[in-house]
Amino acid sequence: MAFRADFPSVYSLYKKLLRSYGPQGWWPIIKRGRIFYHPKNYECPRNEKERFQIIIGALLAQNTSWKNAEKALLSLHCAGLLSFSKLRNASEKEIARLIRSSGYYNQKARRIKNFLEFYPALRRIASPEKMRESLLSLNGIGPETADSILLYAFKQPFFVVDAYTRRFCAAHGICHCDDYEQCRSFFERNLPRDFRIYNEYHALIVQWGKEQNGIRSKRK
DNA sequence: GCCCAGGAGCATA
DNA sequence: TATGCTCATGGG
Repeated sequence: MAFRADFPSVYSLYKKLLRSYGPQGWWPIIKRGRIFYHPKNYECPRNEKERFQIIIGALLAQNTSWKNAEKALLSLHCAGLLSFSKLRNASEKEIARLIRSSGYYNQKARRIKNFLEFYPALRRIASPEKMRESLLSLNGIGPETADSILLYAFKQPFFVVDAYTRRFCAAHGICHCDDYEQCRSFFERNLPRDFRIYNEYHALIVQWGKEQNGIRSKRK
């Protein structure tokens, strides 16, 4: 284990972030038409409906701010389409119209429809690794989206690497993460194998990244 | 008006 | 293997 010696530093960075930002309550869930965060509660999703929301949210959040993705998710919810059966019966055109605020709406609507076609078969896969392979084989699902789904919707310990994670690594000099899998494996080898920690750590890195954005825009 | 935001797929070299 | 282009809205 080449990086074993770094265990305290990666984990202590996590604890430091947690102390300064507090639990993030990620991934948020829609209830009664409102978005709810649930700090310190890692039980979500509690049911298939909440799980489904998280998956669609992960697809909508691709290359856009969470705020825009959230608007799109709420608009699907308000149209009564935020469930597998309702969305399965909706047309691609209708979905595209509703998710407009998340950007790339035609592409995302196509990807959602494609995903829904394979979802029942995907649910039958017992092994998390096999499920990851299947997710990655679907059009429009790359490593970050696959790991977000596995971690936040299925509570499986897969560390999510995104643009903020890469910046976080560079800023703290903790690893060279040009390659997605290398970076993921670095975090996974240097943290206790607990989906709650992966969940919170990623959310905290995002919070850190947003704060950095604020600092950068103030400098301009 | 410009730039960037929590990606992914495809073509091309 | 890696680099560039495309998809597109919304907010600062």
